[in-house]
Amino acid sequence: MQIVTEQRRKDIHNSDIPSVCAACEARHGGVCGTLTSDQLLDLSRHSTRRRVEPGREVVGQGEMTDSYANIISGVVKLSKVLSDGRQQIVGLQFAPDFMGRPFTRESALTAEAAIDTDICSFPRNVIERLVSEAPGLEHRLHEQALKELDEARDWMLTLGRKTAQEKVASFLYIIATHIDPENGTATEFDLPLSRADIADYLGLTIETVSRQVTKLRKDNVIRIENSRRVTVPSMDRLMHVAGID
Amino acid sequence: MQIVTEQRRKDIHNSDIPSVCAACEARHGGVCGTLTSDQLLDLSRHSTRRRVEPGREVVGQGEMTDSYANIISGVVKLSKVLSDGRQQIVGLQFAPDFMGRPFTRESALTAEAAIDTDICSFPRNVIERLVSEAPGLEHRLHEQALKELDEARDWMLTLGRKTAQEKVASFLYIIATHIDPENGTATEFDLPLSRADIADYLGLTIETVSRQVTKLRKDNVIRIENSRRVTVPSMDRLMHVAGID
DNA sequence: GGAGACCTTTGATTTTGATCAAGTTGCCGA
DNA sequence: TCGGCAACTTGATCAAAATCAAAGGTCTCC
Repeated sequence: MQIVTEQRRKDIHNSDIPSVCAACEARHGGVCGTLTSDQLLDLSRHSTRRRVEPGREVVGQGEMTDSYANIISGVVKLSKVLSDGRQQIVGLQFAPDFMGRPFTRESALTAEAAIDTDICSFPRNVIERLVSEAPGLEHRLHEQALKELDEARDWMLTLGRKTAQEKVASFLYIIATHIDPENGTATEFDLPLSRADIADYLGLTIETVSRQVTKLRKDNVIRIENSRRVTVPSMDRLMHVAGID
Repeated sequence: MQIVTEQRRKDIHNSDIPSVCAACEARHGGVCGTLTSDQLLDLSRHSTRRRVEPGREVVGQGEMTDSYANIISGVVKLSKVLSDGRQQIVGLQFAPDFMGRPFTRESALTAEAAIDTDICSFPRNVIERLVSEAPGLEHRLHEQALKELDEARDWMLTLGRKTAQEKVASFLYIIATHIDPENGTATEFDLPLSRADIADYLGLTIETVSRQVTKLRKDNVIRIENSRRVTVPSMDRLMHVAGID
């Protein structure tokens, strides 16, 4: 997290296109980029920032409708469950994504932090007021929705048509490309999900995930220490195993 | 398809909130609902209507960026393929949905008609001009994107966590609820997809789909004649088999 | 009405991943 | 440093769905 001095914050508010949210004190691509200085100030008066611990629910089923949030750091899992407990993670949100369900009062999603996560959240009505004032904001939200739609459809191909091996490799590739977007694709990183979470994301069991990770390690596609830290010697190789052209 | 007389069309253009597209001569919830009379007229001057036969591509990979379209009648499959040919249908669009990839120049999707389908399409630049003029239009497109996102995530749960039996039942339920939205859930309908298409939608093989359909028939969950026509005696029963609460 | 193509169903067998069941490892607090 | 616990790994077995193979149906076009 980057520290923003008082002077810096003033500079930001004086610039034409502020890209730093005064409330979060963080530069991010969330919702703030399209607002004017005055609107940003308005927003920051209503926003609250907090840290969410792993496994803690950010917003529950049907409840996400209450607030919108920028993810400042960390990873959030979006998941759905069947009545008998079977669970599927339907999306991962990384900083600096925006989270929320604009214009939808109902959502069968649960959002919980996968690792320690800082979020900056706003009440729904404030966002909706800003949307009606600033046409650029709806455009921004719309683009985020389309991005998530693309990602969801890509993942459907993975869930429906890839083998366990390809699924695990695809997962590692997703993490490598999203865990630190500022610095491009990472070749060494900590997995933000447990084996159980990975299984729920891939539509597999814990045991199968573990076996496939072991196989990738034995085939020298990845290196591993302490089960969370992963190194990818050749991203091309990983992509090939993942079935990505 | 409903015939619109000259008088009727005038009435439509004189009403405050026209809901019938003059170009398509059809009442639908596509893109037209939020436009003023003048804008509708503008749009209709640039739109072309055509019939697409089953298997015919509506817009190819990376090409959907060229045009937007309302589906007047029929069903369109959106699919993705892996380099070795494995295919996954990532979405179905029913009339009166809107199709297109607003603000995205690239899309790895293929859209093709599943059955005879009438579409009314517009060039991208006309839509973009209208979006900048009519703020309500972007809101409409945004909502459509969110609806598709919800559907995609629901389907991810089906792909990742349901059994073959539940998948097939879920598919039948989707068709029953979408094939004729004007009249609510249908209890008797023609499947718009071949067994091969259903398999690609469910992440299964043709043979597994066929066996599960047979099983549903033997269990009296559905009745079938000529392999396309399906009757559902009890929608509750079907939903239960599909794992929908 | 019949030949051929294509779609669908059914059957036998194989394979992948799930399930059941121990072990390891690593981490945290006493 | 030592338990104790949770997360992870590994092995043996099982089951669901894939694959391989062969018939039926249905439709179109002669």
